[in-house]
Amino acid sequence: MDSPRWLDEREDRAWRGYRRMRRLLDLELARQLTQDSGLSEPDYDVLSDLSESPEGRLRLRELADRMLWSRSRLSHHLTRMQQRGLVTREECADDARGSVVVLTPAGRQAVESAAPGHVAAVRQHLIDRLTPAEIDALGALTHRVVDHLNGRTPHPRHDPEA
Amino acid sequence: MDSPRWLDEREDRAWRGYRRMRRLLDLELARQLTQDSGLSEPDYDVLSDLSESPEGRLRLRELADRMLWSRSRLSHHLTRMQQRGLVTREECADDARGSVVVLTPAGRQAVESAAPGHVAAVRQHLIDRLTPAEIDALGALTHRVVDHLNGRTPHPRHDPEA
DNA sequence: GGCATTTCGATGACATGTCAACGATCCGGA
DNA sequence: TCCGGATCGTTGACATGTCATCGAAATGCC
Repeated sequence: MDSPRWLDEREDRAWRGYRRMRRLLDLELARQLTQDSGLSEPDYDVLSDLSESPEGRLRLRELADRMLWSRSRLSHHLTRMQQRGLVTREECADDARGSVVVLTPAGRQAVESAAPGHVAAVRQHLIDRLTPAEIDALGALTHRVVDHLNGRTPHPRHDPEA
Repeated sequence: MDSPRWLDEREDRAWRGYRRMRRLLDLELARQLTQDSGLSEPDYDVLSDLSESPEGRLRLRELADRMLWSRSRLSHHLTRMQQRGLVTREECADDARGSVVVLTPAGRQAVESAAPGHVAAVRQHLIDRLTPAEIDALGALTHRVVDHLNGRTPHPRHDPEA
């Protein structure tokens, strides 16, 4: 950290824009989601990941890794979602420690009815504001950054075991 | 929401990449910050905004608006930061309801010593992974989305008054 | 097989963020 | 001037996220 290379004008513009977009987009998407479906963004993400996997079932560990959540966070969150009837837990056949998270019919119903509005909002506020070239650029750039970060932080969780 | 236009392959790639980058970058930047300076990202943002304003002072309201935080959140957070000696509150001269948030010397010291490492991390994990063209594209695209969202959500806070 | 180590998921204590109030003050119009 | 409504910041209750720890079970090594 000898001579700290600050951000030049263009870099700063990109960095500030990114952070502001992030925040505004979050607020708006969360607002739309809860208003139209009663789900929070974390709820939606959990249900969405589950619904994309065969039979709507996933090991807790697997789900946590995909979402980049700590197991602790996911466990707490599932407890709450379970109380609302969106998911259930089952014992894992091949690993007696494990538990399998299962999407309930109500849970599937909830994502499926929330999805169109959510996608529409993503479109309206992000995708449709971008040119095709920008969409490709965003895809390329984010994946490159993700690859870079994945390399250096094997499992960016908070559990000491990682 | 008649026929929900799903995201095509390229749009989906951009959207997923964005969300994943967001999460990984957050984890890494937060990790670096707290490890090297004992500040959380929210702490850093508060201090950073304060340090950029004249005399390190801002009306609470003004600071909340700039950060896109609710006043409630900011008030709670300031209470905690105040206990750590990073900021203080002063009464506002021209508005007896108001309070002015003031950066303490310790607070300024904290940001200033945290800043080089933080900027270096932003560089290492984001900026330096991007081509100059991508930096400009990111700046352009984010600001366009921000303008769009600003238009439709005057003050995206949670206070009913907005 | 026996034993240390690692992994899995849950839990409780605590930090942080949200939401709905509230009292105080300011503002604008009759 | 006086009054109704808006704004300011705080507060308490509650929702959510983090962190350290735990018991149980799996894994690897001898």
